[in-house]
Amino acid sequence: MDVRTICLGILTRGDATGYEIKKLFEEDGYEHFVEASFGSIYPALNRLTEEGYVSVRSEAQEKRPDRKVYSITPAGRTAFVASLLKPLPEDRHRSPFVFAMLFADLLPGPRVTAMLDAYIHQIGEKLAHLNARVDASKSSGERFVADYGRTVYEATLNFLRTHRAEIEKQQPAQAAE
Amino acid sequence: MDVRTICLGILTRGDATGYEIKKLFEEDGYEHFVEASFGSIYPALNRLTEEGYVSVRSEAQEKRPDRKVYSITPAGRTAFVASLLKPLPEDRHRSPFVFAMLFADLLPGPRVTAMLDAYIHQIGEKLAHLNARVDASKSSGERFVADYGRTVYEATLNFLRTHRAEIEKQQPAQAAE
DNA sequence: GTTTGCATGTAAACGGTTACATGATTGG
DNA sequence: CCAATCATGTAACCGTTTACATGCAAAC
Repeated sequence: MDVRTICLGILTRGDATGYEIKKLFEEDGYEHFVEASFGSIYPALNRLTEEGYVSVRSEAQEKRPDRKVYSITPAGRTAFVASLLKPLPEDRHRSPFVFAMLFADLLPGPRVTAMLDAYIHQIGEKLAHLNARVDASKSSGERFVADYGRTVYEATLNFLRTHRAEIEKQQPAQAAE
Repeated sequence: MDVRTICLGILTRGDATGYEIKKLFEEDGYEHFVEASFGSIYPALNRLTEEGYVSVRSEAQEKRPDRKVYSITPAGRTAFVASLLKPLPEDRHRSPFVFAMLFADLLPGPRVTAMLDAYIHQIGEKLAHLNARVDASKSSGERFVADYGRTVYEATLNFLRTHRAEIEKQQPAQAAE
């Protein structure tokens, strides 16, 4: 899902500035499945404006750059829905952690333990973040996705906690053949 | 995790050609967490060779390009382990499907149903693929990762099957406000 | 007779990130 | 006093994908 489509999607829920769109990514539970940086959001919004999928109004501010508030246009709404109706790209899950676990036997035991601890902690944080904002979900889709995230994170944590010994009990090994 | 590191990792398990590395990605359960195309693998192997992390021997073949069989060198092994010892990049999960579900209320009901069916089928396939090769896992890490994948896929399927009604019971809606 | 598998590689295009530039205000 | 928040934007860089080029053999 490219940044343009993501911006359009967020704007179907209400007007926002580029800055706010970025915040919504990080705070509103979107960050588990999509991400984007300012370097891609601002150009995307400019292009969407040129194409007529969004409109802008500038709100002058003192001592700060003008806020540029974007609204999705009817054409934008149509284009957004159309992009969801055509075949979706496949999921991409890239997990350096899981990749590393594949080679646990080449790593020192304590390092594997530390990696597991760190990863479990990290997932725990994400789960806590999701639980912290149960209330805020408005549409049925948002609630569904939040519950989905919770379920997956919980299953992950549970697996890691109950199975970690299987790769930890290796004695510290050097990268030997 | 970049393609170079992934190639190095695969080569710790035995010699392989670029072509075979690609196959291993797809067949050996790696594809759930990492991916790469020929267009990135071949240049990566050339660069690794220049840097001394892998060595090549050419096996002449009639009527086909020579097989270039790559082996990891001691320096490559050291570099690979070192790359796993430094802080790992965070996971990236990008799921166009989940993103689309966030906007289920903007889509026609039957379409949401079709998307759920397709996704459930797709995850089911991945799970089946993983189950089909339980035996082949050699290291404890490989077994651990395969079990991890199974657990997560099963939890996902279970959630989708038991909660799909929550976004399906919407009546067919137009993209209206 | 067409598709799939084997086998390597290049070039252009793409999408995105990172770092930089600018700068006031508020909270710790 | 420093960090974070607000606010937009550009440019260089990066890794990767896609499409192309080549071509035989075996399976369907």
